[in-house]
Amino acid sequence: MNTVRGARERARIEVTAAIKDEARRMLAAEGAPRLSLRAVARELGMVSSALYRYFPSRDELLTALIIDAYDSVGAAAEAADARAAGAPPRARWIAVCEAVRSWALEHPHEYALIYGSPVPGYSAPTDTVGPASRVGNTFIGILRAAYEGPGLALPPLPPALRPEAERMTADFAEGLPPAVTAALVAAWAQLVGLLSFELFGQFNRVVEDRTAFFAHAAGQLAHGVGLPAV
Amino acid sequence: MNTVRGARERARIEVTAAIKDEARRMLAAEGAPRLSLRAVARELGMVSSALYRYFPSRDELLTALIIDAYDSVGAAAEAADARAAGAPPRARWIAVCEAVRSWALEHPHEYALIYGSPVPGYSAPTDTVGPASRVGNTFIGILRAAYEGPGLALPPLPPALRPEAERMTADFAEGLPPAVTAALVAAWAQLVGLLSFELFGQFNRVVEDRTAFFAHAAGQLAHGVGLPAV
DNA sequence: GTCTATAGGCGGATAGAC
DNA sequence: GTCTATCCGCCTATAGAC
Repeated sequence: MNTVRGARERARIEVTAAIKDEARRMLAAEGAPRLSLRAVARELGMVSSALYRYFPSRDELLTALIIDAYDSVGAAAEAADARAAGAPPRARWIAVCEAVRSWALEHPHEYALIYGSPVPGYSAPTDTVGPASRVGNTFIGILRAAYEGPGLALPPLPPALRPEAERMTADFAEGLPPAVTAALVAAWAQLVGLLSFELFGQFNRVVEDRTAFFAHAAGQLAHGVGLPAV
Repeated sequence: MNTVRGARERARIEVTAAIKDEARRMLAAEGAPRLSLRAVARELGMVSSALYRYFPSRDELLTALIIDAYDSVGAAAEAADARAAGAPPRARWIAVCEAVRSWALEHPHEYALIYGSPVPGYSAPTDTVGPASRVGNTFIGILRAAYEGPGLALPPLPPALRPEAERMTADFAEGLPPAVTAALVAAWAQLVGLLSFELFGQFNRVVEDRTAFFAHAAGQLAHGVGLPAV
C-alpha cells in the first residue's frame, strides 16, 4: 500500500517534470504569452484535459516555471559563491556575476521569463518573492562579509536618498551601511541591464568580445558597491 | 486627379496610423507574441484580409511598431538634449537619462517591445538599426562635446578591452577616446537595466522612491563615462 | 487520472467578386 | 481596397464515462 502510493507519487513527479520541460521548450519557441496547455499536452501525447490534474490553469504552470527559473539562477549564484569561499569579497562578487551570466547564456528563455517583459494579464503570486531574491541575497552576503572584515569602501549617498536607503537596509539587508544597500540594488539592476542587452540582441553590431566586456563591467560594478580593485 | 490621389494617400496614411494605434493597444493587452492582425481588424471594424493591403504580414506590422518606438524614444532623448543645449555635458547627460525614463514610464509596452524579451520567431530587419541608435548617438554627441571642451575624465580601460574599444570607436563613435566609448556602451546598457527593473516589477517591495533612486544612479553613470560631479 | 466530447471561441493567409 | 468564403489550424475550460 505504501509502495503503491510511493509509485504513484513518483509517477506524478515525473509527469510534472515532463510537463514543465515541454513547457520550457514552448516558451522558447512561442514566448510566454503564447504558452498553451494544449500544445504541451499534444507534444507529450496526452490529452489537454489530463494536464489540469497537474496544473489547474495556464497561469499556475507559468508560476511554476518562473519559480524554477529563479531557483535555478539563484542556485547557480550560490554555488559560484560557495566555490569562491575564502576568496576576497571582490573575487566572490565577480565570480557570482560571471555565474549569473553563464546561467543566462545557457538559459536565455528562462532569463527572458524572469528578467524580460512581463506577461500581459499575468500577475506573479507572492510565492515567487523568495526564489526571486536568492541572487540578491548572495550579493548581500558577500558585502556583509566585506563589511565585517576590513574591505568595504562607502559609496556616495546623497541626502535625498538616505531615508530610502535606510528603509531598504532595514527591509532586506540588515547590518549593511545604507549607502552600500542602495548601491547594491542599483548594481544588480545594472548587471541585468548588461545581460539583457547581450541576450536580447542590443549588442549586435556593437559589442563583439562580450566576455571581456562583461568582465570589465562586472569589475566596475564591484567598485560601485564598495569593492575597489586592489 | 491630383487632389483625388492626395485624398487617397491621406486616407491611406490615416488608416495606417489607426492600425498601428490599435496594434499598440493589443501589444499592451496581449504582448507582442500574440499580436494578431485579425484582432486589430476586428477592433477597427475591418475584415482581416483588408489589413493585408497595409501590412503584408504580421511581422511587417511588428517592424513598423518597433521602428516607431525607437524613433519615439530617440526623439524624446534628442529633444531633451536640445532643451539642455548650452548646459554643461553632465547636465545634458542627466537630462537625457531622465527623458528616457519619462518616455519609458509613459510608454511601458513600447519600451518592452524594444528593450524587453525578443519576440520568438521574429527577426528584426536592418531597417530598425538606424532608429535604434538614436539614443546612443545622443549620448555620443554629449560626450564628444565634453571631450572637445575641457571636461571629460578618462575612465579606466584594461588592456584586454582596448582592441574592442578601438573597434567600437571606429564603428560608431569616431573621435571619442576608446575608453569613453566602452564606458558609454556599458552605461547605456546599465541605464536600461535600471529602467527594466522599474518597469518590469523587480523594484516592487524593494525600491519605493524610484525617481530619487534613478536620479542618483544616472549621476553615477555620468561619473562612469567621464562626467564627474563638479 | 485519463479519456471523449463539447461549448464557444480564436488565429494567418489566400482566392476571387465587386 | 474592401468584401465573402475558404482552408486548416489553434485555444481554455468543463462535463461525465471509465
